[in-house]
This record gives sequence, structure tokens and C-alpha cells, in this order.
Amino acid sequence: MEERLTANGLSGLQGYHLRRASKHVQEDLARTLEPFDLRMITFSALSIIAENDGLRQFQLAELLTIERPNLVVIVDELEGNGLIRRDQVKTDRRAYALRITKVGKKRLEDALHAVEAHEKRLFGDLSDEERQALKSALKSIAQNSREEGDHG
Amino acid sequence: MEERLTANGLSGLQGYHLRRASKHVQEDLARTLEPFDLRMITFSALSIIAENDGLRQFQLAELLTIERPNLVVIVDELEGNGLIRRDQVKTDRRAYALRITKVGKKRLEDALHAVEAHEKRLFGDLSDEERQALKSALKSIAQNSREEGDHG
DNA sequence: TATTGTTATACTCTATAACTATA
DNA sequence: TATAGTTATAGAGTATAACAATA
Repeated sequence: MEERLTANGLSGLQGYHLRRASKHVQEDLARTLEPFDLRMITFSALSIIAENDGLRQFQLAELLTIERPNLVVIVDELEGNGLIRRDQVKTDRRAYALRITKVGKKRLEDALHAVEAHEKRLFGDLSDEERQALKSALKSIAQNSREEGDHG
Repeated sequence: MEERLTANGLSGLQGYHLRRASKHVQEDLARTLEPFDLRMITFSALSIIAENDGLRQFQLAELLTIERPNLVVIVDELEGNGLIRRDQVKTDRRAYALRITKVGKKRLEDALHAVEAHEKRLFGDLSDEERQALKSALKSIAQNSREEGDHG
């Protein structure tokens, strides 16, 4: 350790830390979910579908903050693996109601155990206060994007 | 607001929030830096070079958590815009010492003002405690990746 | 033999435009 | 005319393999 290199001194640079942290978490989460045939985005989608039975694809896309076209392959993947169903909506024949299957519930449950371990691994060093602050801070920041979407 | 859709109930799902927050911050930061002909990654690189005069490209790549091949275009871009120099290292003719130029210093200074405003915009809702916790939490999480890199 | 910087390349994630079938 | 889902496509960002020059 001859030289000491830093990336802290300058100013806020939250974006830098956020990018690094997000990257690291995503890589670890990807490894964690691989045995369950899930990716971070399909896992998030499956979780949201489990919470919101019958939601439409455009609603899921909004919650995931991705565009509708990109959601299609995600839903395809989950449906292809038998984890969710696309049910026809009788009142609107354009739309699909997304529902988790029995297999999907089991898969999600199993994956959640692994994800808990992953989170303990990554966030275990943090104090309870830090973890709570992190959680609410991230939600607050992400929430802003919704509001902005409304305005401009 | 007929239905209430959620993505909170299930479990930790920090990855989900982190991904959304990171995405939002990156988008806003990109817009913020555009007038300065900087991207998030070139801005981070420029900041780090300013802090660590003469560092090598592989060291910068490590700090940015990207692979060396991808750094080349970043350094090309900064050099092409006259913001940094690639100085030959006399003791090792393979390597380049990266140094910020006068123009680069000015550009960075100007950009930093805009970035401060950006951070106030995005993190202004947080309490001082939350902001501090967020910062140290993100650093702690990102730091883990370094240690892991050493082990396996 | 290992390392620094580089080139070429491929893969993932995401965004935009335009289509279809319904409403 | 607008909306839900879809297709095709393009652009970032990133990773891997292999090379030249040097250590």
C-alpha cells in the first residue's frame, strides 16, 4: 500500500457512492438469485405481483420504473417458467391481469430466504439506525421520480 | 387512485429501492452534467484525478469499479476535451500518469456547483442524520466489494 | 512470465417508434 | 382518438479475450 487513493474528499458525490453501492448489490443479488432462475428484475416483478394480485402490465412497468416494451420479456420469462399467469380481463380485452401461480409462490418463498441472507451479508455491518435511514432515504429519493413524472 | 399498488410489504428488497434510487439519481445527474460536456462517469473520473494527481489508469479503473478496457474511452473523452493529460511515466514506460489540466480544474469547479444544486434537489428532503447515514451506509456497502475482490 | 494500456467484441439493460387490437 | 400490449431496433454501460509494448 504505497499510495493512498481516495474518492471522498471532494464534495457530496453521492452519485458516485450510489452507483458503486448499487452495482455491488446488483452483482451479489444476481448471484443469489441465479439458482432460482430469477434475475433481480424478475424477482422484483414476482414480488410485486405477489403483493398486487391481478395488476396490469403497465402498472407493473410503472412500479419497476421501466418502459412497457421492456416489461414484456420479463413477464414472458416469468410466465414461461410457470411462476405467473396472464389472465384475460373480461371488462377490457386489451389487458392482462397478472397473477402468481402456486409454483411462483413457492419459488418466491425460497428465493426470499436467499435474499434475506444476501441482505444480511451486505447490510449486516450497518447499525439499525443506518439501515432504517438507508431504507427511508432510498424510498424518498426514488419517490421523487414519480412526482417529477407528473409535473414535467 | 382506484387501486393502491405497493412494492413495500414483502421483505427487505433493498435491491429494488437501491435500483430505483440509483436510476433516478443517475438520470438527474446526467441532465445536470450535460451542459458541462460531462457524463456521470467522466465527472467521477475527473474528480478522482483531481484528488489523486498522477494516478495510473488501472488505479482509476479500480476506484470507478469498471474494467480497464472501458476506462480507455473515458480517459480518451476527458483528454480529447482538454480536461486531463496522459503524462508518460519515466520509471515505467507502459504506464500513463493522469493529471488534470487548468481547463479541467475550471470545468470541474463549475460542474461541482451544479452538482451541489442537484444533490440539494434530490437529498434536500432528508434530515442531516439521514443524509449522513445514507452516505456512510453507501460507502460501507460499496467498500465490501473491495474486500470481496481480495478474497475470491 | 506478469503487467499496462489497448482493440475488438458481445451481452445486458433500457428507451423510442410504430404496430395490433381493443376501448 | 386513446390505451394495453407487442415488435423491432438502437443506444448506453459493462465484461471478456487477446494483443503490443514493457517490466
